[in-house]
Amino acid sequence: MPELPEVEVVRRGLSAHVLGRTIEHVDVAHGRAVRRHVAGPSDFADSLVKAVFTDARRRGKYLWLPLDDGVRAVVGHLGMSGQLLVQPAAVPDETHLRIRFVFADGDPQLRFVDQRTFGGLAVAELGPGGVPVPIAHIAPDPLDPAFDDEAFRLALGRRRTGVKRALLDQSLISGVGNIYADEALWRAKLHYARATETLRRPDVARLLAAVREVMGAALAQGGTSFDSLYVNVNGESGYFDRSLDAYGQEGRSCRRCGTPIRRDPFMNRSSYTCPRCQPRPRHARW
DNA sequence: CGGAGCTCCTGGGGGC
DNA sequence: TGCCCCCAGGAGCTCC
Repeated sequence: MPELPEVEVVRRGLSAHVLGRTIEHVDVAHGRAVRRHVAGPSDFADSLVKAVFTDARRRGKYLWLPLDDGVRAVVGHLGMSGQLLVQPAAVPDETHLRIRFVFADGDPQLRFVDQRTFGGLAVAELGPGGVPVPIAHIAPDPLDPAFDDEAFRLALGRRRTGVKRALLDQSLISGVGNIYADEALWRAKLHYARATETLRRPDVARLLAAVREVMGAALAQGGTSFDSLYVNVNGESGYFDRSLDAYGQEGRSCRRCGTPIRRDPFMNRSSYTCPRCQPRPRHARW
């Protein structure tokens, strides 16, 4: 569930609470949470002792905390249910606590909690632009000044797929997941199965504007939450879910035209559309 | 190599 | 009440 706005909320929290602090030790309670750290759980923990987090960065749904050696970072992805929490040591361990960072200056600890274990952390080398090597294939996100609208439009023209699949492809545009894809498509009045190569310049411009608008609005409300699995570093949920126009709104009236929102199976998940504002194209691709 | 489908995981919720 | 099954989903991987 955490998509760009939720991850950005977490990044800001980390920036406020863990920068400049020296790591005293690290506990890995569940090996799966560091499965992307190739050298293994004990190497993950050992290699971080005495290191200092110097920054908190993000690209799409990935977060990373560069270290004071200037060449490495702790890279993280929240997956479906990952949480990075700042907690005093006295707070009992969460049921799904996976990784704990204890700092030399005492409270608070940094805890990675993850029920479904799709998320995880790893130590990685930094590459060009200070981006960790393992996420070099992730495209800039639409809120990044490095995002190239025209390059994105041209890439869509070369693709032979549906526009929602393209939006979810993190190597084309990062940070968009199922929720914000449906919201942006609703705002842009595009059906998810619209073939990417048929999108005209104004369609792509409208789509990117919609993505940026909905993410900006969500960020202003602290992100989206459904079941409090997603929270900021203080354990608080955002409330953008109250503002959703399409995602999860099956049967509710479209805010623009009153037609009931429809749910379709899509990639073993769901897509929500207004059948009137977002008519299915003749030559659908998905 | 692009596109599509599979898989990892767990708790909540619906159905019987 | 209890049990079973489905569902949610990001992204790496595999297969064609």
